[in-house]
Amino acid sequence: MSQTFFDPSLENRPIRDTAYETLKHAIITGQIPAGSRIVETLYAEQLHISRTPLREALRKLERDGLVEYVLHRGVVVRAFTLEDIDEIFTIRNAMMMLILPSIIERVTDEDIDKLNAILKDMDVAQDAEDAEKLAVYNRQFHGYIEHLSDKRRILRVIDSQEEYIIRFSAVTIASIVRRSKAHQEHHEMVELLKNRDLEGIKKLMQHHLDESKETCLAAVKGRGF
Amino acid sequence: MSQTFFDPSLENRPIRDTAYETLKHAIITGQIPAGSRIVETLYAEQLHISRTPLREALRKLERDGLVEYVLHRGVVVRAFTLEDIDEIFTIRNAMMMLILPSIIERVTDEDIDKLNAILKDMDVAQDAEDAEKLAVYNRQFHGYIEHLSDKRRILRVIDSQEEYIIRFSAVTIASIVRRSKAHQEHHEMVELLKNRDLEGIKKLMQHHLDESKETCLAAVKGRGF
DNA sequence: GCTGAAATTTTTGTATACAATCTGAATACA
DNA sequence: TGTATTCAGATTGTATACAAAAATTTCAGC
Repeated sequence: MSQTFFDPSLENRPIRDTAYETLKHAIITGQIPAGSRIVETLYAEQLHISRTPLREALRKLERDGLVEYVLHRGVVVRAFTLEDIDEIFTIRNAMMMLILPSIIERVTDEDIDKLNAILKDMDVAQDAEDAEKLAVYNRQFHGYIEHLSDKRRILRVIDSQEEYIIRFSAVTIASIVRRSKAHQEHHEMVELLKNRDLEGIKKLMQHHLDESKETCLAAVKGRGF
Repeated sequence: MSQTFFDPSLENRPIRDTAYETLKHAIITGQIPAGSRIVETLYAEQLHISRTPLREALRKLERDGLVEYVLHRGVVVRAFTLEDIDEIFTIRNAMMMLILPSIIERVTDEDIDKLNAILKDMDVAQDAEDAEKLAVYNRQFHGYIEHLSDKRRILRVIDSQEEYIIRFSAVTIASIVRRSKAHQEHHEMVELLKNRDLEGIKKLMQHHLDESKETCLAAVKGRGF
């Protein structure tokens, strides 16, 4: 966090937004651990901005549920329990099931090509057992599929939950490589999308997401998150 | 809006929070219509506060999705399309189905009594065809049931969607009274809760929520919202 | 009267100043 | 020693001042 410098003057948008994203990233990646108190003057100095835009960024984080506000004590980074993680996946997975019809309806052949390209990258990462890269491609793959849907509000909910999921990816990363069955399922998904097989993809996606939820929960439980 | 006065000094919490709630209420009830531009100096003056807390309130509304921010142009109250309304109900209804098991698990006999009390009020309102009151009790009834669940994050999603639903209640209020079948269903719901009949309430709730969604969509479509 | 550039006004973006409140340590007292 | 109490420092809450950008108006030139 303290080493993360950014030059607000280079960006053509409010400092509060860059501050918001910087803080959000730092919280999600755990650079600012849960329970930390965010003292305004301290962070404003570190980010080389005044308290005003920082405070506006904090208000946004507050509504995101990433930090908690206490009267006259400022904001504190919120902690996650196993129940939280369970609910986050439950919400994400249910929302995903809701948009599958619109995805099948809107997917084009170009989209299939793009997905196959991502799959190729994933193949390499899987063979190399490069968990870090695989996690990135995994998000890219699922993100691409999700955003084939035109359900803006549902996507908004999915995206907001996925922000949290990224928080645990550091813990689950190792498990992902081991679960090579998941990798196989990604290939099957693209095949089902290509055939516009709604029932098939419903069944596979449900299973795939349930497994990823269990994998994460097990990993978090094991490591004592 | 302009007549809504509040004395910040009487409250023991930040002005920004009262401002946030005042604005939120005004937007939800349509006092500030969709498309309106919220000019900071104007609203700050009307609320008798400075721009600083007002801006923090706007950042919260931004994350709520109630207003939209445009670079150097400030915030504009967002409009709702039929697709938006469809998605809002879809999300709410799906989340509701997810928490039914925990509701059945946690409901006590005292809760049943409380729900029956609300039902009695609803009976009166229904007979008097008092749509306004019925809408209030309806929210109270469903709100009580929902919050029997201990799934905090899912409830958070439900609550956020229901804030939007209130926006359309002015349009749908008339239809509610007419749909006296819904009133009957509320009574059945309490009976099923009393018997801890999960499958029964799943089926009824699904039907009930689907109907209310269709009722709202039809009303909004008819009136050209 | 129309066009377009410059000036003015409006409005947002950010920084700073000051007030209110809380925290914690030092001190007084039982 | 233990417990209030008070006071200083730290931190948040709000207001104001100023900078930057956009919108609007004015007015010269045609």
